[in-house]
Amino acid sequence: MDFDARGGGGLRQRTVESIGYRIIDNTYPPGHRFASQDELSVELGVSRTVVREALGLLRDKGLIESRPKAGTVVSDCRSWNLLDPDVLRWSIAARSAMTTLRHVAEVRLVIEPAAARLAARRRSDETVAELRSLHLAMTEAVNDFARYIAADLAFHDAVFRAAGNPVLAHMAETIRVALEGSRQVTVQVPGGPATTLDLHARVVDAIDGHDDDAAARAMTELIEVSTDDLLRVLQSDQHNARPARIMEASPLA
Amino acid sequence: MDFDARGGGGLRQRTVESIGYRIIDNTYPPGHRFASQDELSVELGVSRTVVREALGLLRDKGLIESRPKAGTVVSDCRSWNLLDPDVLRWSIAARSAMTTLRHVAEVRLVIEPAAARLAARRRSDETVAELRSLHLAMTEAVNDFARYIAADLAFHDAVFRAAGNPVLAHMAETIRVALEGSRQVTVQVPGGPATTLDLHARVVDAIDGHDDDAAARAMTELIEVSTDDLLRVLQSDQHNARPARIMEASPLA
DNA sequence: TTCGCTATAATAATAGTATCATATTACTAT
DNA sequence: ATAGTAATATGATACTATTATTATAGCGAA
Repeated sequence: MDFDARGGGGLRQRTVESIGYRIIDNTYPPGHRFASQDELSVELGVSRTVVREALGLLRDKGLIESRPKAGTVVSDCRSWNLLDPDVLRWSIAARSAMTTLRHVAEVRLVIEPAAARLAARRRSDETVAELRSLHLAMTEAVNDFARYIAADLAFHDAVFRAAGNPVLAHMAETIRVALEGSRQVTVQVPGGPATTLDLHARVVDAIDGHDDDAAARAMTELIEVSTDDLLRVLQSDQHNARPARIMEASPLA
Repeated sequence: MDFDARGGGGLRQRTVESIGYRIIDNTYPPGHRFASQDELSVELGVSRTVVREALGLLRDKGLIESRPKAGTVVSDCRSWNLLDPDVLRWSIAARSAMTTLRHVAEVRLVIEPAAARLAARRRSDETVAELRSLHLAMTEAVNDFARYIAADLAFHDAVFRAAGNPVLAHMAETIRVALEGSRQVTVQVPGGPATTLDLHARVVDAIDGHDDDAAARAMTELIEVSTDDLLRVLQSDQHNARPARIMEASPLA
């Protein structure tokens, strides 16, 4: 409900989307030199100002570099800002969802148990109450996939906030973006919800009881289980090869 | 060598810097409504084009929202993109370096040992050779603070790359930005280098020997030691209260 | 008559376009 | 090597289109 709005979502945004995706896509590989802003503007059918601003955004994301006379070239992928929400989203859409999700899962397995551990150490009545109510919401939404997913994301987000570290919390935000990019797959997990519900409960109980080791263990199990489910679905559906098409063929005439 | 160039570093960049910093600074608190782009342009003494592009960048960083007629307002800090390099740098400069660094240290203590563990599991001759040469570089630069810091950063970066997970590697990038923001303090650590050198060696040896637990343990110790040093220096120097001034009083007349 | 609601018009700001001037820099010829 | 030149980004200015808020007029019911 945020990026399918793109299409009427501002000309500049659409231009950024169009060019940025094609860079991650490797349609424009590192080293590729774009036509001049003037030529690009007629090519894309938008004003030069829009091109200028779009390129400015892309440069800020580390995807391109531009100097007078030399023009605008695609940067080496080492300088791409992979934590930028747009870049991350494009990466997931362009590459095989499988490998990206495996990487994300690996990172989750590192930082989410740590967040649970910190949350248990810094336990407060408010956060425990919030977690319990979110768990209740998940229980009630067990038959409504969309609502269940939303409640699930909210739960994990709450754990991160409970950890009381803003830097960590924003890494959570990054992970949320990554997972949202694959939610169309996630919802298909067969008996997922029922099995993970009590694992969530164990996390809350451990946090409530100040038991940081137990909280970390429960969260580890939770992520292992849901990751297994997710990868199994991906494997069986052979979704691996097809990069999800997140935009119409050519958003700009 | 990248952001002290700001000053002649492009008018747009300076404008972004000026406004963005003041938002993080709370000079323009969330909800604050800016003057119109026209007024801003005369106020800052730059063209409307520059203002437009600067606001575009800031919106992409989640700092502001702008709609026709409604004008441009500062977003709630929950939607700020804290992982954006600029935003992160401003945060460190604006708030007490102490608390931000404590948060960063907490995160490092979570993900760096995990990275070392993965690197040990996925050990390859090339990465071990690279780590050894970087450790040698640190040893040789032990008397040249600047070079030592650079080699140190390169070492940690190499560990992340050796972990073979691009998402994790870019979280490292974020941490690098955070640490660079405080390097003017870091270099003052008294006997730092000598004490941490052999800890670095232990990390390399553990990775070389495929011992993931040992690698994680060594990295944990390493970060604990350097964090302690850092915080001790901060405390003794009473640097806490002064937010580092990273730009001249008013970069735009 | 007065209160309150709705629809419409006025308004003010961003979004987008077009064009011109300037500064920077890579290439080239000397 | 060095200076000149052409290509290109960068900055400035004026103008048009779109859109969202706000005010106002009109109308209906108490």
